[in-house]
Amino acid sequence: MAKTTRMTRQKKLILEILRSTNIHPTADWVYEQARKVIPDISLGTIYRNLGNLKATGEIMELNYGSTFSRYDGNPDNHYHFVCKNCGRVFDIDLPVLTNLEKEVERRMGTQVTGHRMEFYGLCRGCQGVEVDS
Amino acid sequence: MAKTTRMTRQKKLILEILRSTNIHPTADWVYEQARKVIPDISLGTIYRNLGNLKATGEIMELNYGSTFSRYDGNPDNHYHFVCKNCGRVFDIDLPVLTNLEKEVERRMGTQVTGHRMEFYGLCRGCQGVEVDS
DNA sequence: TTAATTGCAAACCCTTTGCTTCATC
DNA sequence: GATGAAGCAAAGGGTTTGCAATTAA
Repeated sequence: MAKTTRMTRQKKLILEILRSTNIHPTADWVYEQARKVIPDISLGTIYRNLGNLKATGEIMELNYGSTFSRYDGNPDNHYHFVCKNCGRVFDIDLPVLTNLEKEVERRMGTQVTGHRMEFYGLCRGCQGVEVDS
Repeated sequence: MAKTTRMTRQKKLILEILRSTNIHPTADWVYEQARKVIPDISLGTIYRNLGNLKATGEIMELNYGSTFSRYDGNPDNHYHFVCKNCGRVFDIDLPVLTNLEKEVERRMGTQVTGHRMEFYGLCRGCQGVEVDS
């Protein structure tokens, strides 16, 4: 039986922070913002709540080729553009290809519960920059 | 000026190992395999060469929601299915949607150099398993 | 009241890196 | 022979976790 979950000030704040931005922040950025409201909130609490919120489907975790995760307050599937230079993540307003999941189910012979798609390139601010790999 | 790159036994072996499997192995798995041929090869060498091979486009690095990377000896873009229970990664034989990149370029106002797509679900071996999140 | 959650700090774990020695070109 | 690469081991850095003290329900 799943444990009940309490709505703490910390959890509420973290969710508010995530929903109020479109920069797909890192845990550390959320931490810095949260400290402005609850100065002694701990990074452990940030991670624990990000994990909870992800588990309940209220937020999404993004991990696109970097050593750390970013978080998205919009839990509905949508696609992203990732800048290969500055690492910033942008939302892309493209229709989600749910029909492709059916196709994959046929080929895999098993149920598909979701998919992700990310596009890579240089954002407008990073045009002309040299990037390795 | 870019440094020249030498073909060492270690690098050659690592590339051979990656090309001879379709399990999308972790660095550690490659390490264990490599040790069977070069017993005192080091994990640092594995990582350095995986980085080199990735930079030259000979292999691909996959990082799909886990704390560690997997590697793919096939550098041509293709899609993957990731099992949410056992973490195994399977190739999916679907045509690559290059036309979508053009669409994203229009919307982003900047060049798109590539994209990735991964499907999630339970593989046939993990059917019926409970998974959180 | 009581058990889930916090804050703190130490532990984790995958990956990177500095340095000396080795081996490719 | 010169210098890029290997081996070793320690450091790095984001994330997780154990535990006593809080606090939501």
